[in-house]
Amino acid sequence: MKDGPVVASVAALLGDPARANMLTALMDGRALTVSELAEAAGVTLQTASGHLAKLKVANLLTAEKQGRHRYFRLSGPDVAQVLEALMGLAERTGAVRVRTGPRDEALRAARICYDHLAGESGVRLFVAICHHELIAGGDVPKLTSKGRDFFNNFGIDIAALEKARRPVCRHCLDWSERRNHLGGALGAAILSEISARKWIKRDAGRVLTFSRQGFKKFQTAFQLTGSHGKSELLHLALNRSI
Amino acid sequence: MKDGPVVASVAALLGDPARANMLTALMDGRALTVSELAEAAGVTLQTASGHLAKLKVANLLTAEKQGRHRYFRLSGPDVAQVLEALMGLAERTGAVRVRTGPRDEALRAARICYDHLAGESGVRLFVAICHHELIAGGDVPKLTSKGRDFFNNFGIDIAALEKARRPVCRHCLDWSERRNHLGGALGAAILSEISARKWIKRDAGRVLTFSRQGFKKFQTAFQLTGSHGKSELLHLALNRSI
DNA sequence: TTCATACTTCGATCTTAACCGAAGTATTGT
DNA sequence: ACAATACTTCGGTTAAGATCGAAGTATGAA
Repeated sequence: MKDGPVVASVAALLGDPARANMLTALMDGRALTVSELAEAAGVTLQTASGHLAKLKVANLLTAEKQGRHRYFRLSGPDVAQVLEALMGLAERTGAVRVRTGPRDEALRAARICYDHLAGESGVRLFVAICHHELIAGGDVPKLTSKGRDFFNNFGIDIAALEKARRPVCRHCLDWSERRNHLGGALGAAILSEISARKWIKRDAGRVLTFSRQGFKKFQTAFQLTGSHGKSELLHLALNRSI
Repeated sequence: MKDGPVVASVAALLGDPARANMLTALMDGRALTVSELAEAAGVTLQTASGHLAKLKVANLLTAEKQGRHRYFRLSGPDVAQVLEALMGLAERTGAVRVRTGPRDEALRAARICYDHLAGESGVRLFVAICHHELIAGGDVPKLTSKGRDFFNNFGIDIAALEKARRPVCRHCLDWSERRNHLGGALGAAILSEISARKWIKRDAGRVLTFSRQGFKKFQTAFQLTGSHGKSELLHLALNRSI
């Protein structure tokens, strides 16, 4: 029975309030700087730096340098899942929780995640895109030729995206839906395009709201199905979106 | 964003080596006394008593008195699942782990998880059960009428299970295989039945070993396929088992 | 009643690590 | 070159809590 200590070492990392705050701030899949995480955790820069170093050597976070910033993100969806599981357990066992104002509802429906669409709409968009084979599923999603045509036609310059360093397609674990939505350069371009068309606008904070007509056009353009049918679920599952 | 601290309070409880040892000792669903748990954790009785009190007020454990003993058990399968998830994370992120002695191999092949079968055999059992449509996949697995007949015939009183409060079927994420196996009352009943038939027996700790003939009978009874074929994988996917 | 077992509570010690100030490094901007 | 920003490292303080010895309570056995 030496797996006790193994559990303990990881759990202890999650067991500090400052680190837990940083990790939950990262749960939406964004990458954040040390300063932002220090802010989120309510500690000074030095303290945050120390915590992040620990999380890094424990492989719970990955870091990438960009200029004088250092961006941290969760090392994988499993980290987010463990955090969710802990939240669930905390809730069941009656650790206090304030929960679910109306603003929360809106956040759940559509919000900005880093720079792309997340929440229920984001997940449904991803499902539809997979379903119509605009991207090929798998570990690393990839644009199909059918998808390339579609998005070029939609007003997104795919060739330009592919020249940049940023990956065109990326999975991104959705915090509220617990499924993947689309990130990467394409995810960002889609949000940018539908914002330009005034289908959606940004509210206070991270909340996004569709206009009534905007949502209809969004549904039509990507042929969203009413709800999650069987084949969509299959695609989701195969795309490891749990 | 005040759910950070909530996560932290639970995680901190799991983050102490002594407590982690006690909890993992309880993972198979048994109830153990304070002395036994002190022994398992390698601490004195007083120390163990203090830890157990904390775990109790946090609702991670339940206690029942019996004479001059006090028995503790996990307050629910979700606690065990969080522990498994943490083990999985610890493994992926390379937390030291002396790794793969023969005992480890055995653990990977078949072990007890809370009170049902886990490890490779557990996953293969679940795959076969899904494949033969004994339970219907989806978010909450459900026994089919075909499955009801099958298990009644196998010697399990399904009607009795359904009268109890505990869910009959439950997914349970397998720590080593990272796929689902079957938990819930039915999972427990199956393990209990194949133990009674002496197909499998419990070794030290959580390791389970099939007898040579027992495994053959097990394979035949549930019609396990040799390895994970395509349609099994499909079923797995539909059951959201990654 | 008396003793033993199983456990809890109290009190003191001691280890760990979270925290921040101060100083140091690296990168960008002017 | 100089200043500003972003971050890391070092050192000392402090607070939390893990541990165990000793004493107290409850149950069972002789």
